[in-house]
Amino acid sequence: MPKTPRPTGAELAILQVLWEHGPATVRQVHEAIAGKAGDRATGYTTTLKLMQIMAEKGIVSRDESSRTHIYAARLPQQHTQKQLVGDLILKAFGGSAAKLVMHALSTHPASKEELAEIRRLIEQEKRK
Amino acid sequence: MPKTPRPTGAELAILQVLWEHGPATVRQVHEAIAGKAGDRATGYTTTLKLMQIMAEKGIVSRDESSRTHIYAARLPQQHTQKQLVGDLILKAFGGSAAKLVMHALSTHPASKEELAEIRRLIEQEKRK
DNA sequence: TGACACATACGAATTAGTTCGTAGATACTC
DNA sequence: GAGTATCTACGAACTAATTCGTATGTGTCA
Repeated sequence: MPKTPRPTGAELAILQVLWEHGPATVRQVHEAIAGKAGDRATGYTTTLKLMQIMAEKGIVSRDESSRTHIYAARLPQQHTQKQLVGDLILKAFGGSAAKLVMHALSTHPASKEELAEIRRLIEQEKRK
Repeated sequence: MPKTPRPTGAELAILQVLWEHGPATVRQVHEAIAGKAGDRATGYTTTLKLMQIMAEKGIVSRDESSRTHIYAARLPQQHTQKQLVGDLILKAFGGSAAKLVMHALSTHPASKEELAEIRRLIEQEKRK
């Protein structure tokens, strides 16, 4: 029961671009996605439609002052990530964050700096 | 592009029961899900249909030797979890496992033992 | 001005996931 | 044996997400 809307897969791809690049046009987003798409690319109007729907839902805002509209993410990245992680922990890990963490670390390498930061977080948690 | 099928939300709920309890009947699974369902419960035939579909897809196996069929998970839990985590890291964290880990740990408490285990894993990773 | 590029809008097809009703078979009970 | 409970099978409705075609308007430029 999402209080805040869960972005769908395609929406998330768009949000990622907006989070990273900041406000952007449909074309910019479309190119960015097409660029890194492992899957086959989709048409321009698909991206457009998606972003229109997201604007309706309030997931993104839209500046219509110039002919080419400019979209910006309205869902804070951190908050959304937190939700998605929480959902996954619940739905696939029976509530155990630790299991998820281990899977994550053992399959996706992290830099030394990141590891150090995680360690710091752990020490802090442990102290509770 | 899932080499191995990604279970959907409802399928995951069923798999969780099978992973935890081992092979079970539709009724057992249905009760288990209804028991913990935060959302409203669904009908028995819904669970049945879902499990039939999962059998078709090969996600679960089905023993039909007695009248009430017995289903068992065919997707290994670990493997599925790994996939889902990987997907999420890619789709929502731009590939950074570390960020996901931090979100997970900061919102879902882990026991001291688990934290220790994670720390051990980190030390091991660091050594690479 | 005419041709072309590029923008939005919008209807609609397609696909996937979920839900349930109903029917028919089998077992259980009095 | 009649009635009731429980099972599977299956069709179909409903919803949500995704995709795209087409219409239409606006700017550009030779």
